[in-house]
Amino acid sequence: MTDNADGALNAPLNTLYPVLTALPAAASLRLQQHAQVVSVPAGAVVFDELQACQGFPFVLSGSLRVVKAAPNGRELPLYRVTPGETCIISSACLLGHAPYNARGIAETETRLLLLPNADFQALLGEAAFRDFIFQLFSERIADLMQLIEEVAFRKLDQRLAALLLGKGQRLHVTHQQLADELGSVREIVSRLLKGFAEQGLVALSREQVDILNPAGLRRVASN
Amino acid sequence: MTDNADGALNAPLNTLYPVLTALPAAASLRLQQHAQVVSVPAGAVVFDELQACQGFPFVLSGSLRVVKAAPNGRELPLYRVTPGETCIISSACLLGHAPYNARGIAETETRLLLLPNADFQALLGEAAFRDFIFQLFSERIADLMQLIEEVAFRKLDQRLAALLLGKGQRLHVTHQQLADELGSVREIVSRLLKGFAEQGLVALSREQVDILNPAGLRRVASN
DNA sequence: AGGCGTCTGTAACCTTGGTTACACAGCCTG
DNA sequence: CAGGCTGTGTAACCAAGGTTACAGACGCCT
Repeated sequence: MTDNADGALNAPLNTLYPVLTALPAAASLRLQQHAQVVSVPAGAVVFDELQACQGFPFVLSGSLRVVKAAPNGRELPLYRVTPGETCIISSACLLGHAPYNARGIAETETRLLLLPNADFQALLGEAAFRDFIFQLFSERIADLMQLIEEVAFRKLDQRLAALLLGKGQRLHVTHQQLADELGSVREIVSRLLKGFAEQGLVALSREQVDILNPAGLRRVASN
Repeated sequence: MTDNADGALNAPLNTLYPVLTALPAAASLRLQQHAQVVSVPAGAVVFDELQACQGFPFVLSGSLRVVKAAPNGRELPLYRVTPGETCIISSACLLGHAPYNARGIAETETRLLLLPNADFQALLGEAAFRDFIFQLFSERIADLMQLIEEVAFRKLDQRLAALLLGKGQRLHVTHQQLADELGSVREIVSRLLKGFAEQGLVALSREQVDILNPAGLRRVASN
């Protein structure tokens, strides 16, 4: 399941994370020697709440879904990490020497390059890499603020309408998947979708939602 | 209301933000020349949603309350910035060249040292300062994760119980202030407090809450 | 065709928390 | 002392969303 990163790795890694091409030779060598490629199957929990952060993950393929887990088993998605991005929570935990406060799940079969703590800290000594992390930090912060706004102030119909928009005219998705995305339950999503359909905003069929009236949905999303 | 930072400023600033003592002379000079001291009265809005971020604030005295404002006028407190701390949202907005996505309010009469954008970016060139910001970033992230957990999953009685704990045995506070802290309304807090009182967890009087049974409150907070 | 698993529809009911609308108490001040 | 302000108590009502419990639909596999 795991093996040392070798030379053959560099091409895709550097393509996905261009900032790494600017590294001095010593840092680059260290990365090659200490980073490990890990393959995890879809659905695997890569890290979890209260767990110590073992290393910094670069996503080579697939994607991570980072969620906050409720005591009752429900999950609120916080953000996703796709190839070329980084996980703000991992950075924060490594920098603050704190345990994880969220759960990371492989959405599909996913290949990660895991960089041990010490080597991550060393990499931060490189200005280019540090700026790269900083940049992603600030983007994620904005996302999290948006999320706080949504869960604290928005009603579910607004959030659902917003979720449906901007993914094309026809969505192939189950009600359960939409509910998961909102941190809600299937019945409520069905109820709301039925309401949308009655208003002529969408048309429903099995595992499919057709957007009939995007403007109307936008109105619902932001009323 | 504002005046240029002069030599007399350095002592308190350096005491509050020890990282600044390590700056090279050039950076230190730049700070002195470009930073402005601003005094704002209690309740003043220092920055607000969608507003461009004008500069990076160091808090010299007083404190900032950073909140997310709901369309209906209610506010959810995100965190506070006290002297010696920094505002993660300001950093994120400056780094990401994005507008503010929250509101900052002076809790009391507050003195700020405002560092213009360009000078903040320049300061980030100093490793010590960058690490300082990074460290606070990660602490705040943990706070925000905690907040998301609370608003998404915790019931109000749990949050209220948690809020009452750890502030000593006798709190001098109005129900309205507690409600504001939770992003809720006075009536609900009164109702919940009455419940707590009936269970013998607290005793109520005007502008005062006495904690009678901390263990019981902890149980409520985490059931 | 028969049977199973997944997805959807839907109704009844419940809990939480917010809204509205008062009453009253304590206190300060003219 | 009167009048006003702030803080508290409380009840009736309401809306949102979650829970429980089914029924039926669709597709697939044997």
